[in-house]
Amino acid sequence: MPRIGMESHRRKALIDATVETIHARGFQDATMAEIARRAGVSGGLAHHYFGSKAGLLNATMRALLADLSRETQARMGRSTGPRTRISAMIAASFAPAQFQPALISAWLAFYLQARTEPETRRLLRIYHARLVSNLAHAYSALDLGERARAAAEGTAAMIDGLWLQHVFAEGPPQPRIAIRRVEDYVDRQIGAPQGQSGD
Amino acid sequence: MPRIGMESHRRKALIDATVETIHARGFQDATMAEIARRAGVSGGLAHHYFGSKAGLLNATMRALLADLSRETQARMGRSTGPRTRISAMIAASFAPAQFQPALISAWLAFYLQARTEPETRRLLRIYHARLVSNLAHAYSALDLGERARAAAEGTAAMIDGLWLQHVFAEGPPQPRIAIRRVEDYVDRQIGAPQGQSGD
Amino acid sequence: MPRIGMESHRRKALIDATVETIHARGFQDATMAEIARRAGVSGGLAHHYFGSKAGLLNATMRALLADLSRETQARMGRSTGPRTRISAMIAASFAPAQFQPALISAWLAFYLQARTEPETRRLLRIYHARLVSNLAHAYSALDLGERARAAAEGTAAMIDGLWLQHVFAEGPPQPRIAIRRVEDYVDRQIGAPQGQSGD
Amino acid sequence: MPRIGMESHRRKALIDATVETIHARGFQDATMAEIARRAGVSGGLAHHYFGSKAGLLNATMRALLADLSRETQARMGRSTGPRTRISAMIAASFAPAQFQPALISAWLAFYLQARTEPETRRLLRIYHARLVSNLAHAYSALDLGERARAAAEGTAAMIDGLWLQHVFAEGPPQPRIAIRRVEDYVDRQIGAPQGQSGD
DNA sequence: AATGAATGAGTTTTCATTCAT
DNA sequence: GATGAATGAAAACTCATTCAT
Repeated sequence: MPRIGMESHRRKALIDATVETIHARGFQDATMAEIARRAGVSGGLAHHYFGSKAGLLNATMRALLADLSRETQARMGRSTGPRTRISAMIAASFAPAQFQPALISAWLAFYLQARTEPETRRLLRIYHARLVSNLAHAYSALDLGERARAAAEGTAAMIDGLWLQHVFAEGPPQPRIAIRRVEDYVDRQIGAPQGQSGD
Repeated sequence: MPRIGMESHRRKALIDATVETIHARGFQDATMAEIARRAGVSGGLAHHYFGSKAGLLNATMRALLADLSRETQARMGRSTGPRTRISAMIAASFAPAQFQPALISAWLAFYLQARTEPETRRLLRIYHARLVSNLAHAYSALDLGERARAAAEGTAAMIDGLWLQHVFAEGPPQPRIAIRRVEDYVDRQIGAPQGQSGD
Repeated sequence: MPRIGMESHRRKALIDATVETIHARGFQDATMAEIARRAGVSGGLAHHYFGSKAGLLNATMRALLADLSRETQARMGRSTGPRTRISAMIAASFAPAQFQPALISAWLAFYLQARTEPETRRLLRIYHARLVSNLAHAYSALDLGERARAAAEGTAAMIDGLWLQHVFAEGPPQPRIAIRRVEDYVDRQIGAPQGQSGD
Repeated sequence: MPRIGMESHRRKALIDATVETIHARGFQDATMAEIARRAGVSGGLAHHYFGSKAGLLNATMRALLADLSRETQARMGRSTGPRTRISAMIAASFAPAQFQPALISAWLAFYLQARTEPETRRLLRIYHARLVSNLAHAYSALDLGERARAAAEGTAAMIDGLWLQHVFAEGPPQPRIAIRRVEDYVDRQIGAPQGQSGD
């Protein structure tokens, strides 16, 4: 039953349902019908809004990127120096809103899709390049000189790797441990004394 | 025209074709028909050998794991001490036979599948646990004490993260750079002087 | 914002848009949404006015028939004898207002629909019967006797055939040539000397 | 149940079923499912053979054109002079195998489709051009001089028009009457005495 | 009166799987 | 053992129609 002003609400519901469905059923079995059902709308509406399944998946990935960027920007804005900026970027990646099973599934699906869909690749590449660039700037400000870029790429790899491991981790995500691992990496890169580094 | 001894040859061809197809068309669009076509056999034969698409995918993942395990065992067998054993494990992950675009696609696909298919998850988890365990043993032998396990997990994360980044890397894989990144991580964990660490 | 007197204006716009859309997109792909868009009204309004798509198509065909009848009546009213009445009927069929690409498409679509929709068939049959009857009367007045009806049907066939050929004619319709062909036919039926009959 | 060597048989069955279905249900409602059902095959097979609905419709039109060409060639081959060649072409158009309600529906559908599908238009245009060309040659041989082409186009229009009228004719097609009408046209073009020309 | 959001039935299309050969 | 023709269930997608606003 049509109500006006619902469009953005429905769009968001469909995008959320897409993430949920990928998580619950797997990327292969995430059908439009199931996504629509979870969003509480008809199957036709998803097409009406997003044109096709590919369109919905694309919009979902953009939403994921936007959420993560927002989280990162917010935390970077509150940081006071290069070292805390690095921590802000790390913390954003493992923030409770980001580091969740359903999102891990969805991110992974989009990484996979990036191999064959140029637009998906482009968007992920841009995000990754920006993250590395921000990290490299911070490392430069911490006097890593020409090693700054290598440290930035290593940090990004560490973040990605810890995400990936949660694909088959048992139990809920452990952001504390993940953050500790990356912070340890950073400390060693900049020659700072490490905190407690066991688990 | 059936020939004796063709079965294992065809099985291998189908498994290779599965990896190629996932890479070329994406996991979603890797159909049995396309896989069979690439393997040069009929669609029916794939079912005859593997029972179902799931069976073929499963066999493919097992083959991937077996190849990587074999590579790792071979290199570890030639190593002479804990530090070189760590390097052997790293080198195996980025060996030319392993670190290839098509394999990256396939691994990623199986990681994704692991979220919803228990058997896939079980196999990946076993492999990962063994890698971390091997790394932890080596770190223990290098006197990292209770930090050994954290270092081992960090090393594994670093390897995974660098694999993952090649999803949207431009150009062919750069195993040299990836290995250097992980070796740098190891050196800093064990307090050894680093090699040249820029790119 | 509803205005008095808009209804007939909108109805006409929708009927015109129906013809345009059939021409531009084909009968199969002439959707209500597209028709409404071209008419500059909402999709709902088309239903409000015409009840259903079938209703709109029906109204469109009736409008086409009415236009052609009006054109024919007007020209027949100005004619002064049986021979000029025949020419009036021919000229009406190829009048600039009738003999246009979009109308050719629409007529053809309705002929096709006539095969399965009785009401459409009924209306077309009535029009055709009246045309043949009028032609036959004129031929009788020209002393064709029992051949009058055959000549009338031949004339109608000639008109229809020349319309049909414009389906795949290149360039804009050529009413002059079409008229000359039919007039030549008439002249030969009544035994009159022919005009210049090449192109 | 698969049997080898059935492909051409099934293809023909599907093409025949397409014509039947267009006739019985109308072009709009000729669904793949219905066509397949009439052909006695599964819905998937039609796609397997023809790729898409458009592909099947295209193949059907080509088959219609091929049948008509074959009929025309056969009759022209048996003709003994220009006048009988013209009669052969006319007779072919109204041969019992061609001039049937279901075929009339299908031809009409393809004429309509020609307006928006270039390939369909191309094929119909070629056929029409060849018919007119053949007729013009015969008229030239009958000494019509520069009027030959006009007579040829008129003859083709007459044939098309008589086909079209059978869209809403009551009862079965009357090839005898149609042929008589066109023959009368031809006789008058070449100045021959007419046969009995009433109905 | 008029809109356009929303529906859902119906359509094309895909594809793993089966099975006669 | 091996093929590939054939199936049919399930998917994406379309679109006439409805209805709250």
